[in-house]
Amino acid sequence: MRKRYASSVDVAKLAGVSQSAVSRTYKEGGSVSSETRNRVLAAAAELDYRPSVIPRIMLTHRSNFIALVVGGLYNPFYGQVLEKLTTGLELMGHQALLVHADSGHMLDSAIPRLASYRVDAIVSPLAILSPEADKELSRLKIPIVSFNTPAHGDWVSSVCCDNTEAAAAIADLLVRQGGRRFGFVRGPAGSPAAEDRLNGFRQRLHSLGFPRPRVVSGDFTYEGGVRAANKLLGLADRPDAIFCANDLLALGLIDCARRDFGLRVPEDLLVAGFDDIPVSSWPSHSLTTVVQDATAMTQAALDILRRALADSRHRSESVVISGRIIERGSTRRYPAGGAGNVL
Amino acid sequence: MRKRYASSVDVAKLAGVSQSAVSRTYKEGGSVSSETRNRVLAAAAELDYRPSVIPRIMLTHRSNFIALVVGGLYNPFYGQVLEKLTTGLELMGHQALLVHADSGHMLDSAIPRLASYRVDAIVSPLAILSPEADKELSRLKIPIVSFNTPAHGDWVSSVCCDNTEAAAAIADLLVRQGGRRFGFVRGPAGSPAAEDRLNGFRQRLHSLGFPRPRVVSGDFTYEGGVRAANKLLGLADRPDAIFCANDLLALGLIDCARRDFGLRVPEDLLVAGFDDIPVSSWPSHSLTTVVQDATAMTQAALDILRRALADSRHRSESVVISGRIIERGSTRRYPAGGAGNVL
DNA sequence: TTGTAGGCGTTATCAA
DNA sequence: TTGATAACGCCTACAA
Repeated sequence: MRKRYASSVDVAKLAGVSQSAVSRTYKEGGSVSSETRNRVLAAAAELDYRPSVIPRIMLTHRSNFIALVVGGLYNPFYGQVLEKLTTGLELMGHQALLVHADSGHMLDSAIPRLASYRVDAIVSPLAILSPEADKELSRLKIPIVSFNTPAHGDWVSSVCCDNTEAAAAIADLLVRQGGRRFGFVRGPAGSPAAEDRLNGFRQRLHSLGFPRPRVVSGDFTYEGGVRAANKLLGLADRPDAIFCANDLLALGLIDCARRDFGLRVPEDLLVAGFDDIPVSSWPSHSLTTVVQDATAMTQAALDILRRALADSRHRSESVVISGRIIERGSTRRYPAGGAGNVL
Repeated sequence: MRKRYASSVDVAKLAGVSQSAVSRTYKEGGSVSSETRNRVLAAAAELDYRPSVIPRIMLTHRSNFIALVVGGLYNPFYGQVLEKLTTGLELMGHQALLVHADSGHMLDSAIPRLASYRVDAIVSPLAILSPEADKELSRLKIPIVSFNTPAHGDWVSSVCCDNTEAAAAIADLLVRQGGRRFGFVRGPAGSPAAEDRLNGFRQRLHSLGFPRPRVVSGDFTYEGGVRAANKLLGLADRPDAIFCANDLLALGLIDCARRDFGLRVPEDLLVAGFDDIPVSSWPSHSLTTVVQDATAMTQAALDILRRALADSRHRSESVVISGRIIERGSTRRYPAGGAGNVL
């Protein structure tokens, strides 16, 4: 075993004062003579003393721990969100506990642990929380903020991109650029965000008088996009415009279309994604996509948290952040202002 | 304020037993009659009780918290490492505290916080820890494991890729493929890993009789690669083979070379990187690179941690994991087995 | 301004 | 098998 962290008693002993004198020295506006204060600080420096927050957790029933439940960090979008959340929490005086769970099963095993650390709240920047997992988490009776999963019950708040609306706008764009046979690549089962994107896409196409898009299953990975391409592009009446539930899928699909089917994007195939991860803007893919404003979404999550922790009567809330379409080469079939708008 | 988490006293009261009976119920092999146990469990279920680990931290002077100091999660390599570390720690019975710090300054402000949470150890999967930051951290007198930063003092252990050796092998490869005028794109200042890569590269070229490579500054980002390309490729005697301190740099450099200089890779320019992030394997870039075995590196870090926490006399250790070169299109100027080997 | 005393939720020890 | 009690490190009265 290691040497222990120094305690306030150790410092008091060395400084020749009482333990409460040490405590007061570290308390904002505590009444200590500068004489005492100096002796305490000198002793503290010698022992490398830092007050522990652990006893305060017991006294106040507030840990200031916020659990961040993550999984699928292979998606750069979530890396970015995780980083912003962590710094935001630090500024609010909270400490992030990182918990990994990319399946409901792993989450089950994590819940007792979260409870045993007395976390104040849970934030899940992942759009994969199942209703079952939400329900399990709700048993802790602490605020939960979920990304892209509809709010559900008193404890689960949500921050969503306006998935349906953005997907409809993508449908408009693909039609405007000459798409006629549509395809959609799903997200993982149980991702409400991905399903909303499908619904918005499908409905808008329907109201524009187009047949239903051909839908294939996927996950949220590059490899899933490759598999989807192999399914969709070998068809006799293959789609000429495909919307993917996220960028990684779209990038995989583009690469497969080019390499294995000899298709040109956008000339032979229009492709759009969702997230706007960094690679999407690179010239190699130049992917049209929906920007999920990570800054706005994390800020919204932090604001909800602040309110929920300040007020015990707080009820769950739903915040919707609108997405913004970035039109890039993967759907720019006609030169700017060209035939695309005429049709 | 929220309703408090239920305590063992609450459960005891409801079950009509003593608090110690509750405690024993949750202790492996605690002596409780099944009668008592059942009543305790029933009461606990009703109150959603979970034993708190907080008091135990005070009693044992062990928090089981491990701080993960991260920054630059824009690099997918670290997302992957972070995920592996978190799950590994969970399996070892530890809980990850996530701390953000992409500069030494931010780290300074984080250190008191780490101490106040009584973390058992610190792992930094980032290769950017400065010697100063290391020193500050060492004042906590707890084990520190750093990635790609040489071990330094009694408390800081390190897990390194064999940067020098791998860089030398890259030099060999570039020479074999016909490179004659060499360039290197640096990492951020204060990254020992990046400097080692430069040194290995430079030394091998020297011993092969080539002139010194032209070195330009960079960071670890795609945009840095673009800037580096603009500096290197406009030169009269521009390099025909460039090694970049990481993959993101190399990818940015390739894109800029193609788009802004009309160069073909590998015909006009050989490029290699370091990390093997997912994009590097995509056909759009097909980047030759050094695989840092993330699994082996995180496992090594966890093993060091295990030893350090088990034995107070543990001294810092350095583990070197060899990198593996993956040869891809960006350096494959000649068909397999072709002229490249002949020179 | 100072020090003493009680309490937070748990585990370990000891007596019953 | 049980329950009472001390201890962990800190904060907050309260008394000196």
